Amino acid sequence: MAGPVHPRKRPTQADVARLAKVSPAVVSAVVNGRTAGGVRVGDTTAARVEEAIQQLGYVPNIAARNLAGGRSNIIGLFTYEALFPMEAMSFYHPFLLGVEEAVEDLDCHLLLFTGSHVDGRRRAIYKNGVNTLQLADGAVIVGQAEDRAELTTLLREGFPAVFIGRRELTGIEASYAAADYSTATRRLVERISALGHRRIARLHGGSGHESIVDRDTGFTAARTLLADRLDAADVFVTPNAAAVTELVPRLVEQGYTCLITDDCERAVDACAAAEALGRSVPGDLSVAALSEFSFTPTDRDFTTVVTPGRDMGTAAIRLLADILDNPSDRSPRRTVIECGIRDGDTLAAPRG
Amino acid sequence: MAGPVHPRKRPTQADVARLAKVSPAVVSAVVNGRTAGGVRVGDTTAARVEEAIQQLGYVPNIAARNLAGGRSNIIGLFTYEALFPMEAMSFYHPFLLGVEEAVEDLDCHLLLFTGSHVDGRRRAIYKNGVNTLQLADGAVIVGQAEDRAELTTLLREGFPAVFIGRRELTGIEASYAAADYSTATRRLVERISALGHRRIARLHGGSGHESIVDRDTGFTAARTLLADRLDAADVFVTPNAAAVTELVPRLVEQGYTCLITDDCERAVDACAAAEALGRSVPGDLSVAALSEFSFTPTDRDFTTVVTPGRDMGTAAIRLLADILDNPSDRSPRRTVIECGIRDGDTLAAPRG
DNA sequence: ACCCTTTGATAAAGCGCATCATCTGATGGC
DNA sequence: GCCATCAGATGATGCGCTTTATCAAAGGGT
Repeated sequence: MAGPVHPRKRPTQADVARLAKVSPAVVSAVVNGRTAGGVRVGDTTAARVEEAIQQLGYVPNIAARNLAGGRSNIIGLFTYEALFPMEAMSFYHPFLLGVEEAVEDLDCHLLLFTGSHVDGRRRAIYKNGVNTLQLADGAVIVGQAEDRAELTTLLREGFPAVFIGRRELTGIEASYAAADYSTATRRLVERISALGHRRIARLHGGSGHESIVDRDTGFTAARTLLADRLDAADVFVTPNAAAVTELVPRLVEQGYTCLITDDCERAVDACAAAEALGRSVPGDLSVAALSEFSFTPTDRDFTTVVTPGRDMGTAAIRLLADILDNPSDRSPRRTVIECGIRDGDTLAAPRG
Repeated sequence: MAGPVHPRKRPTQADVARLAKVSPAVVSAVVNGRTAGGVRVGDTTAARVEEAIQQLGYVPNIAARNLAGGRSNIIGLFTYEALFPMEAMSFYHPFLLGVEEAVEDLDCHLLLFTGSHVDGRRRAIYKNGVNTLQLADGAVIVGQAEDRAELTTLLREGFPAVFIGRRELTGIEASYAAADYSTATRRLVERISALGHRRIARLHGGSGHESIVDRDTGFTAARTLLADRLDAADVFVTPNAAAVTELVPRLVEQGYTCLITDDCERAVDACAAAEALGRSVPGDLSVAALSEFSFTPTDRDFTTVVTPGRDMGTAAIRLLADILDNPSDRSPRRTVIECGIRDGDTLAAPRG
């Protein structure tokens, strides 16, 4: 019953063919669903081949299969940073959840590109000018820190890649599964306005990333739409905690009743600054964040925009699958997914 | 400056060779650091080749390289359950952290085997009797729910695999990176004894898993070592919350002052049962757990044995790397790693 | 001058697979 | 009963690379 112990070498198609007394082409056809490659196989022969495969424990060699032009059923996931450190996980986890799910549905495996360092500790797609992602049929790319030039090259090459999050690269149209931060931001501002706030300040981290630009768009749209119900809806650039700490007192003095930050980190800073002035949140000042993300655990339950991470993950894989199934269609695949808004306890009607 | 968009076909080594007027072997040598593969290349020729590579934007094809070379530099990670659901993450995360780190050091990639379902939703290594893990050079296997028969077959086959956690399979010696639960358990009991406890009860979940057997060993060792300082150190089987709830009152009545559970889940149950009797933890009764793991977040800060998950992960990968580098050595590789003990607030000296 | 070593380079043999062009019988239409 | 058809199978070819065996030419010692 026990097969050979420690086979020196993995069995090949040829071995199977020999055992089943058929040609290698037949084995190939059986493995890839019969009739593949224009070769037909009868039921009895197929059974005999399956049997031989069973007996030898044959498994197709990915490299060979790839080389010969077939697919490997491996989908890659690339991130410029390590995936599993605690701080990273809090960001990546929802995406991973969705990706794993979708990849599982496709009956594919997931390849994490961990060993793609170029010299220092930084990951890179191209190593010695070699596109390491080629190991997979295609790849999903997620994360914030990134090398745009490299990504542009990747797409130029025609490599099947889908981003999680919107990306605009110069000279080439990228495929992505993105969150609709624009609409979410607008809705959040509308909600704030509906509560009675007339002076709103947006504390902008200063990033030019697409996900932030989308929020900018939404904020601007809201300001236009609500022009007659708002006395002020201004944007202030606060790249760090210090900037927030310094700015908040002035805003309070100028009568702003609600602050909107990019993320919970800055929201925490804003609350701290407010409380340092003896103002309570949300009693005297409301605070909301345009992202639920936070590197460090926060004690407050902020009202935030919620990124549909899991859905973005599954959507990205689906887009990638579509690209792989229809390689002749070179057009970019895009999905934009609605965001939620989580009602925390940092948003209330303004005093008086 | 912009390269060709969507090149129909990527340039090959042969193309470069033609342009540089050298043989393909020389190109290969230049790409892999000269003198690779026993082929030497002069400085001027090398320069000419580099130039041609640049000009064509040549990038080696990994599939072909792997096919020719043998190893794929892909290390597999297999789990019988999905990796990223919230509950699973709390268990897998530390291991993943270590694995990613070590794989990164090896300059390998990590392949997550997700699409290996046999019929229902359950994952399996063998699909149609075929070992799907062979896509990778070797694999690390982690998790609790498992198919021992399948694992035995896997090792019999000689597939390079390392377990995270001790495994004893019939008829074959497995490689693993394990935690030293035995010593940790003994130390925990010693600490409890040192606090003055003389009647200790171990609430045993009834599992026969190696990790639990190791704890059994440690508990027994402690009982022997501390025979004269202990009036009782007994084991009670409590497979579920109900069993705990029912048992605890009797134990309290019989004068046990410290309960040791397998995990935090049961520890929570024990606390609840004690408090239902009007006893406080740790005032009237001490509680400790032999694993920090808990599916659900606990409010108490239990004193527990801490599994060195990250270290086990890196150790497992190192062992695997050793197997891959020395395939002729068929002996099992094993690493046993010391556990920590986390001091929570559920353990105190017994009253009076 | 001779042989031996070293340097620089080449041609060719696979690696394991998918696929294309053929080939062989059996079937079927009429 | 004969040719067209097609299911079923084969062999060869090539994907792009690494590596081995081989070889030409250039020193270098005696």
